[in-house]
Amino acid sequence: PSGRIHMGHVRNYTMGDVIARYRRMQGHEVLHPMGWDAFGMPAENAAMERKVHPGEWTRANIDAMRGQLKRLGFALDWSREFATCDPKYYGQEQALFLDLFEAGLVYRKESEVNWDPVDMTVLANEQVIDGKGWRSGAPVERRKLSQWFLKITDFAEELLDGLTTLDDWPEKVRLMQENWIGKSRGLQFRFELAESAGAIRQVEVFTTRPDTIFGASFVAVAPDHPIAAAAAAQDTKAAAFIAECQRGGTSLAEIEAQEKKGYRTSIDVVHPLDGEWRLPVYIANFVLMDYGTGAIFGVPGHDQRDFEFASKYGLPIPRVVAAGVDLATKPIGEEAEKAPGVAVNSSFLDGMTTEQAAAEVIRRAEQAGWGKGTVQYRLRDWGVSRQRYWGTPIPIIHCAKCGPVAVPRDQLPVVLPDDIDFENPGNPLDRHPTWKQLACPKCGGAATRETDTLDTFVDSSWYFIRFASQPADAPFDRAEAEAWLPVAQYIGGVEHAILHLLYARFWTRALQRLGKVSMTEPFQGLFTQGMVTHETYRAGDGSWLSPDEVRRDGDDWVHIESGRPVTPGRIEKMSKSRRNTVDPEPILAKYGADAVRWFMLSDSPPERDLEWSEAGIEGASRFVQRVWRLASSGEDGTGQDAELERKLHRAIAAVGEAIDGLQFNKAVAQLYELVSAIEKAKLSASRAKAVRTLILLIAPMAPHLAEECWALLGAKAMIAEAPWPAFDAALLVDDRVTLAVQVNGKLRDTLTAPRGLDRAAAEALALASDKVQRQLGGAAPRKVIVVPDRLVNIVA
RNA sequence: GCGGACGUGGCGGAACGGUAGACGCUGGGGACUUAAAAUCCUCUUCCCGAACAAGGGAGUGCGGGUUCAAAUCCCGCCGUCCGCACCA
Repeated sequence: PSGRIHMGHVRNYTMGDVIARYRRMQGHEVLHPMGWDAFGMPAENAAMERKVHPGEWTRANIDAMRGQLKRLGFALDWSREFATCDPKYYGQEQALFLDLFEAGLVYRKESEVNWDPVDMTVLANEQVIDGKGWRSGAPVERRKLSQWFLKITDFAEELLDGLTTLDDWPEKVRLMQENWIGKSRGLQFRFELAESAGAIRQVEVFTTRPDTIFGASFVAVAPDHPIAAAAAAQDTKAAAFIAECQRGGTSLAEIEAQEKKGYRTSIDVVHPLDGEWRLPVYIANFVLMDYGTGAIFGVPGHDQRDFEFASKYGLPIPRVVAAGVDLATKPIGEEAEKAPGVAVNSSFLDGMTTEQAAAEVIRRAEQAGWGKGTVQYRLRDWGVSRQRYWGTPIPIIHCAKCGPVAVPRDQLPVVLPDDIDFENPGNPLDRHPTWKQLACPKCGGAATRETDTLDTFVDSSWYFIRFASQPADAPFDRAEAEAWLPVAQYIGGVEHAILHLLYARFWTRALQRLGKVSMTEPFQGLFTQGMVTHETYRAGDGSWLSPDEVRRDGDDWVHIESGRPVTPGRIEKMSKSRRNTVDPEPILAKYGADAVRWFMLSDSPPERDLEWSEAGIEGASRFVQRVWRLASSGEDGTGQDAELERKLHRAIAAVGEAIDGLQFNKAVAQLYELVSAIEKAKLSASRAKAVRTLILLIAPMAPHLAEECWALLGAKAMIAEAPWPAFDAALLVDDRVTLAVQVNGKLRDTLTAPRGLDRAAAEALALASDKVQRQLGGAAPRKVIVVPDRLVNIVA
């Protein structure tokens, strides 16, 4: 709850509202809820800037936004509204967290974070700008903190498999999740150290290319690998290298930008397939401790990163894969050759394909016991600790004697203290004089509360269950929740494709594993809507100008106030930084909710971006007026208008089909056509019926207009309660059809013919056309293709 | 680098392999009006046809292919956008 809705909200919720209202008219039971993802940093930042309590700020925003949503006429079940910052919600979340904790799905681990030494807080990667804290400007440090993790990796395979069941999800999102989980198969194996380093005798590595094992020319370990520590213990230069690697932020972009560097330790390892063969061990800044085993063996000939490393440090670059055995002696050129081929220079593997060789190496490794075929995932466990005040307190107590202890259930919720200050840097919970002090529930000794709060993604990982069922004394009632769930249709931006949607899927599966729910997937249908965009404008000095500060002057744009020229820029997502936002509030005041809703649904397909335009909203407003004029004219008539009735029934069918497929822009186009047809039709009973039906058809999209017209037309009940109109399939077809007549596939004529004309008759009719005869020039056609009631193609 | 999507008039976009450009916006012309706004009618892919019309040609990023018929299917390019990225 930022305080004001933006056009993206309007578009998102308008789509959902159309579906909710449409399904309801069709007789479905519909649950269409709304609530507030209310914890998080914006509230804390506001608290620091404006000296208000985050809760106060949040509740005021919620009130303002609720009012705006109501003005838009969304058919929401406000009786189920809640905010995640309410202890009634986060207390139940704490209960679920403890369920996971007790099931062994939560653990504590040292982990590196971006630490702002001035604000004394952890920064998200996005808050580290050029290696400096976004608020303090201080150089960011990497710091190890003990943090809570959820074992999402336990579910990696399930989460991957489950994607195949999500038929009503965009392919793109499933792919993104698949890549994020990042499954790869390979060989995990050990190198024996030539001489043990401290207590360490082996180094474990993982590879997806076991077939290249004879191409190894070095082994590299992460700077935080135990071997690196062992080397550093006896070698100050190694220690210095490790320290250098650990300076700077942890953000991926920063790591990416770093030069690949290595340090040659005094350690060597023995090749598992040749006891005489020694490989040097490096500490390398590009090896990641938390992927695979934190150590690799380098094959420079067939991996580009290894190639660069080997080139830099003068290591051999042997060829062990070639397009053919006869190319075995050809040296590796300017870059590594990644493509599969045939194993060469590889002892017993020579001549095998990449695939065969890999299988053979795994077989031998398993047989001899120095390695085994394994699967690795890119997915990491989910770190949920945040050193922040405005979040769900993690319901754990730290006792020197008993370790981390769950808060007893009867002491939930662990409520955030209100008397906090943001005057000083750091986490106010941690600084609070009394909040964290308490007795250990196990031993009664002095203990302290966990002062970290949960990532707000935890709050959004189960809210849909709480919408379906919200008892006072439990997170949810299973039967009640399952009556509604899984969510039939979820609508959101593609920015949630990975994190939120993956976390919610994980949370649901975790609850299922604990026997709390039977569903495996939370969201059956997913739709990712496009953004609302607007042109951007810049003044001569490069500063951004908002749309209401500029005006069009012929082909140019000028700054209204100064009259100076303005450069229009790209059409981009509405954002405060580009100043190209359009506030829905004044638009609503000027045009009304229905025009805004109508515009949101018109023109652009919902999955694509929608460019906000004054002309567009004007057009939508005109449509609202047109419908109103039709309904309020008081015109009535007698007699049938068969043609209008056919059009009407076709429109009913087409609008329904379009909404079913979430193709709102097509539904809108159909309704425009219907309105035009009604306007042009002479007065008749059919026309009066068509107006009534039109109102029903627009009701999900323009509910205020529809209700008003409905009442005007004499209805006693609300149109929201009326049934969706049915269509007569017999009226969908005309008894006369237009036949396209082609010669050699090119359109030459169109003919009107009775429906159901047989092939011979259609052919004869087509051949009788002057235009066809002119094209044929007297020659007989070689072939004639007839598609009944559609077209005749004459091949000359 | 890897993965994906998209490319159609002045613009947003329609089009079960079968009449490309529905519908909307913009723009032109006209009606109504003293005038304007609103509204209504009408035209609006490009080129040739001096103008009207008949008529003809080209055309869905580019180049090929399959087919009686391709915006749509296949192959190869080009461009734009998005996601991921030292993942071993």
